[in-house]
Amino acid sequence: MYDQKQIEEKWQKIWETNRLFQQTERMTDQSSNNSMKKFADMDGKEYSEKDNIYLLFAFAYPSGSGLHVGHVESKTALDILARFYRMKGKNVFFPVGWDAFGLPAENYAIKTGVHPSKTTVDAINTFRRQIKRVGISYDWANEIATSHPEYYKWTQWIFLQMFNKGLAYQKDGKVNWCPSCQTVLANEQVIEGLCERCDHEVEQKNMRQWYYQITKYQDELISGLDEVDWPAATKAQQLNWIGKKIGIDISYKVDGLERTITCFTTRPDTNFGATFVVIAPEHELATDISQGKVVPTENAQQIKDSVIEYLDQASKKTELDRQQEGKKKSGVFTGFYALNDLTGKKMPIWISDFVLGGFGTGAVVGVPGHDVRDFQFAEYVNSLASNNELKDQVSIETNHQTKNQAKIQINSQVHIHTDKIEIIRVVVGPDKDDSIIKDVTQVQEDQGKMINSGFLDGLEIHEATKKIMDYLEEKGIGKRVTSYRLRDWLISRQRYWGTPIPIVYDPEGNSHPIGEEYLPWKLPVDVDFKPTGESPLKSSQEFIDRTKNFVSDAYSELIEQKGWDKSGEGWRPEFDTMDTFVDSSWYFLRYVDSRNQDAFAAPDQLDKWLPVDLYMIGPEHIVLHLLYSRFFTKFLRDEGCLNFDEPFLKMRHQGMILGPDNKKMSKSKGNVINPDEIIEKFGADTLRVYEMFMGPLDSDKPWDIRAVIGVYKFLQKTYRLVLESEAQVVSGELKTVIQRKLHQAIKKVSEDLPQLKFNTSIAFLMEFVNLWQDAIRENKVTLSNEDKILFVQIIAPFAPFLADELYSKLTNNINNDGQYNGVHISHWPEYNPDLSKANLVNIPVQINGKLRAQLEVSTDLLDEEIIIINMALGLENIQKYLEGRIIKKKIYVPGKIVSLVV
RNA sequence: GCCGAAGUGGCGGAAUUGGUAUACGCGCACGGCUUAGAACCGUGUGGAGCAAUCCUUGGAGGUUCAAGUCCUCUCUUCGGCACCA
Repeated sequence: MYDQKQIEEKWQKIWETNRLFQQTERMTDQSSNNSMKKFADMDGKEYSEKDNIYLLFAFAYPSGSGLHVGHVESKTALDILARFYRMKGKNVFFPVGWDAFGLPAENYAIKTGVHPSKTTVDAINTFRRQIKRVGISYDWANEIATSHPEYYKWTQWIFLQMFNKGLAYQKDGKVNWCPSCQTVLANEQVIEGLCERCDHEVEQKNMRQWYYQITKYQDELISGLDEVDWPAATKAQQLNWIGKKIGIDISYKVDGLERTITCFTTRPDTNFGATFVVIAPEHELATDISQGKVVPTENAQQIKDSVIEYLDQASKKTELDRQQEGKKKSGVFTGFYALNDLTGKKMPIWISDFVLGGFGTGAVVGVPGHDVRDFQFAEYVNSLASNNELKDQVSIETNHQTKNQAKIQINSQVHIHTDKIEIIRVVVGPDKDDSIIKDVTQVQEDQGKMINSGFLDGLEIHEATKKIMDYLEEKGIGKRVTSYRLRDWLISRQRYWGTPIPIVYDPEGNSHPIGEEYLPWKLPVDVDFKPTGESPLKSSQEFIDRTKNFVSDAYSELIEQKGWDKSGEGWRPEFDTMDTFVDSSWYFLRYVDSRNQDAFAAPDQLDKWLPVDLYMIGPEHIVLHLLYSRFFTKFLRDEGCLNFDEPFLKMRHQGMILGPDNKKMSKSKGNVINPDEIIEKFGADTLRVYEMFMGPLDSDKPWDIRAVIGVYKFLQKTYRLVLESEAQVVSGELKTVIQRKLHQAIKKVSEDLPQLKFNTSIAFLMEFVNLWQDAIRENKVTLSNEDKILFVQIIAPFAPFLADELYSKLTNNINNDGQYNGVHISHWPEYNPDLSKANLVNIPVQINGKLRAQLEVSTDLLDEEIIIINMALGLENIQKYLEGRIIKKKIYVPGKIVSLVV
């Protein structure tokens, strides 16, 4: 009887005591480098197959809730590959580790007082136990955790290298600030204006922060994507995030001032239709007006007042306010005009927050006829202008309620001398509409031909773009530029549970690095977790004392020179810690040499395993992780530490496992499937095989408990057929039928696994078992022991516990001596092409594309076109259809089909 | 709005990459074993029709001897980005 519980406990123990999958440990003395075997495929094209395979599973945060069925899916998929490749004789590196720093443990500490290090260790222990139970063959000898000083020592080391090269730097900047979590948030952590974790409204705050200069690599981060085999969507997201745009900076003279205003545009072709300029509230001109540094000739005081008020309102706006306003436009007139050289027109300069300070030049030229936003802004201005005709003062009420309190109203804007904005059509689109643009639906952006545009008239817009760029550059008023959406990476966090930034500040506030020899710069333990708006690290006395000791040693010369207190008084450590994305941007490098004390990893180990051959990671929230990991890789390559450009050669995503109700699993919906319960009832092998059988790895699929039972029955049947059937061993014709199916199964599984087609592999294994069962029932015959072993070997990656049990019984190799000699270190079987080939095949016969008959042919005849066609013509059913008709065409595709046209 | 992925039985899905559509599993129906039950065994199961046969891969066209697969248009669903000039 199949007693999965007993079997699984037994083999888990045996694998563990034999340290079976700790490949790197076993291989240290014979470390070959990343050697390639050369093969030639059928076209004679050479390809290489690596001997060393690095399978990487997404770094996971050890959350308190433990393993869920989604983890099991992706871990099992990689585990199957790991076991398969090991049996194929490859060296497989399949490590595991923990992205252990992060907010949840700290938030929990704030709530309960339990130290994050304790919470983290507990959670890791739970995960470890569960993972082992599922039979994931991780290399536990190289387990890492980012919160371990021997790990973050190197996170800090990388920071210092960045610092030395000027790629880690400080600057002031507006940051997303969550008042509830008391921390700066990355843009990605702001969801619809609210904090990702606590749903509190996010504010903008000006702070001095540490940045990594990822923008240095922006072009290579684009071009590198050509080298990797990743899902199209994931590549597209990378490109989207970097947001490279080619355009032109056009400088317009400001009437009456000795300065120009530069606007970035990708559509200079429409510049004959430009009738205004809009600058961001952060723009220099806006600041200068508000400070009285430049003064318009008319209505100076009113304009200054209204600009000050507008800038004030804009700076107070939260992300949420912007969301709620939607795309409604607002703005103030500066009193200044820019001169359009093409048309000679005076273009009023406005300030509006729909223009972003951080993109392009922070100023745009408004072409209301051919840009929807510009059109909307023109409508807004023109409505003001109409009101102005009635009275000088208008009041705009932006009546929006925010979650907590703020009811911001813009009441008293002064608009003096507001001209109407002219809307000029310069493009006629495919709809041939050349009328005056009065409605937003007429705003044609994409395609068409130029009109009202002087020397551009008649040109198609893309030609016009090129021509005008040339023209503007020639005249010296334009310069082709490339603009990026990507910003430098803000890495500091006002948080406790993260990697300390290895920096101290002298009494004058200048920053100084903590030298490599002083690393790890440890995270203090004696901190107060109560959120105060300041980093919890400030509450550590040990941290302050340590800093003094450090500087009086490391910076004694400087202290001497400046005449500062020798005890280090007046110095302070950097209290911010690093974004956890920093920790996870290089973990795959540490894995390969995880206990190295002298380097983040030794060159020969890096060379042996990297880059990663297959990265399995969910499709969600990975844009930045991938961008940052690629950035680190390129930086460390430039530092001479790595000799490759892209860290992850191939990447695949697992889909989401949905609840039985076809909805995303969540506690509140009560549709969460707990893997422990499934293992308890049916065993880990059933859980594994079921999850692999559900469907393609990368698609979302709902849980179906009845199908789990189906898989359980399949494994049960397998056990019975291998060990308990009393049938005779076959010979003769029947033997060849079963054997053929067996060898077809070997072929099928061997071909499907590298493509990650686990579901079809399992389906074929089921077909085989069904056929085998029929043979036993109907003819009382079964497979030989040798053939049974072959079958057990090919199910071993899927159901490793069951397979080891069956294998040990079949080989009589119960390891009493403690030495493991089981199926997982046996050699993957080769299929025998002669045995897998049928001697008779069915060739379908079509007439006019419709299936009319089947022709049974001996395999030997498959290449004999004339014989086969004649045989087909001779079939009774075919004769019937051909009666009285002339055959126009006869087609035979060898081994596939006969097609007749009448 | 932009980018990306995907639409096949009652359900999850398969289809050698242009060659027998619906493999495998679930469910369902009927029969068997059993005092009974089903996580047991057997048979059947895309739709219409007594049948021959006809229809069927979101929809409409097209290419081809042959289309789930290729091309054009279109609809729907899901995911990401979004006032980025």
